[in-house]
Amino acid sequence: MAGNPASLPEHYETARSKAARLHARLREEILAGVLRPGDALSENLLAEQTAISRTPVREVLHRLSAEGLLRVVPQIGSFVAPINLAAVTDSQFVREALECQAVRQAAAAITRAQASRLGRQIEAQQARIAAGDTAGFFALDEAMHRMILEIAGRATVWQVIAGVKAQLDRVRHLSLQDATWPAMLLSQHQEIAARLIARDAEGAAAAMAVHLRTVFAAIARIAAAHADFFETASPTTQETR
Amino acid sequence: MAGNPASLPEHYETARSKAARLHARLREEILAGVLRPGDALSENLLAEQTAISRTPVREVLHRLSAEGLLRVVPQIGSFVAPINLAAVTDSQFVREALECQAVRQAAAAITRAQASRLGRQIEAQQARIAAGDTAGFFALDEAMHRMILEIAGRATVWQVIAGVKAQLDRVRHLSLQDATWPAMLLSQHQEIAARLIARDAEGAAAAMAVHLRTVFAAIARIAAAHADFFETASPTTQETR
DNA sequence: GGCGGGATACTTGTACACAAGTGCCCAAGG
DNA sequence: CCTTGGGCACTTGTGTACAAGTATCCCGCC
Repeated sequence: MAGNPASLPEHYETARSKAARLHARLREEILAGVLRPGDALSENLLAEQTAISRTPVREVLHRLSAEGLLRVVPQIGSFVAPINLAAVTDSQFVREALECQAVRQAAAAITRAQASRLGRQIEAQQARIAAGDTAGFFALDEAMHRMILEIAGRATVWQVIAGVKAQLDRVRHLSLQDATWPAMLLSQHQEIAARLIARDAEGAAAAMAVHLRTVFAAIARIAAAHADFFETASPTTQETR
Repeated sequence: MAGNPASLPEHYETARSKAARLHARLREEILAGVLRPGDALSENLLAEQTAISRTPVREVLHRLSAEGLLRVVPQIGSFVAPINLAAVTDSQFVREALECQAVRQAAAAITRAQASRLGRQIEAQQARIAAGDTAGFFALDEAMHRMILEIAGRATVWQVIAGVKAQLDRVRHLSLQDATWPAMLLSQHQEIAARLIARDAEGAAAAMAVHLRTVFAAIARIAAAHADFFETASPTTQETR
């Protein structure tokens, strides 16, 4: 389906999907730190590289700008946004408030079928850790948090969380070295799931808070170690206009 | 060359600011119900009316689309988005979770100066109601909620709330008839402020929950009365514009 | 050698022409 | 009268040329 050998008369794959791929790629690279804060992106250059015209490229860059990952300065250029520590802290606040409340409602609403699905989800996480598949574990991590929202009947709220989560993920990607980290997260996930299945709303919320704050503490630690990645809103003569 | 025979200096800044004004106007009209769900907007027509070209107009429409107020259908047209009741409910959830948590933190952090500012804010609301200035009251309403976030040290979280609030405001604007409504909201605001100033975190959170749920109950009532404004999840349609 | 000013090579912003696709409308034929 | 097919007018999407602005670098001047 996707892999047309390029010689077919049907027009190429709709320039629009190319733009979507470009957006996904840039977002990924910014989150992963391949593109570092301050790096410049040129509309012309990207258009040339992707073989699409400036117009769709512009829309991609503006969208990234709206997501807080890019700064478009009118007649100067487009630059990967610095990581704003205040934005990271506020993202953490939003995530915690939303997910704790969601897990409370989930505890009240969870069905037997959902409980067993959640159990299997935890087992899958365990398997990924055993296999040393860190990336796979983090994918399941995100899936579990989404599942809790779904159980609470608030699936679409994930869009809001995803929006603020980008800032958190940028920091998280700065360090994936610690091999014991996923195991600790898993044990916290198990605690959340156990409280949830026991329909212990406040216990589940407390466990979620502990979980998210653990993640945030790590972020703060990372921030200190990678100060150059962060925006200094500090008193020094930083003329950010 | 052939494009602009008279390169008049009249160009000014108008291009960009005109687009900003267009965005504000359309947003306002959609929220206020002047533009009703399903109404079509044409890029060409808007460009002609505003005397700017399609490119900035396009960006405005896409931005409105990202805000969930417009639907751009590729080769068909752009239409004012229907009010999705699920989206409204989820917006309510987000607001309640964020503002209740914020008011908890605010209760722990409020200073004497902030407490007196809050008291004056309440008095201002009272004055607007006494003057029969409903619009002014709602402006102060929003300002008070923002002030609580500020006291909690989470001022930038307002951006998230503002994003979801649009859906709620669309419904709220459907009915402003009930003259006793602002007075009830004021009394709830007074309760929140009292608990806040007393540093009663849980009491403040509970009062905030009561407040927001009162608003939401009204929204549900309005929804039933204006079913034609809402999106019907049913497959059959509609049309007849 | 130090300094200042202007050409220049970029950047994003804007305008416009054209491409691709959809739905309506009307006319022709059964 | 009903059905059906094609023309047409309209939509948004895309490509491209040009406008406006900024930073840099080099050359002339002091």
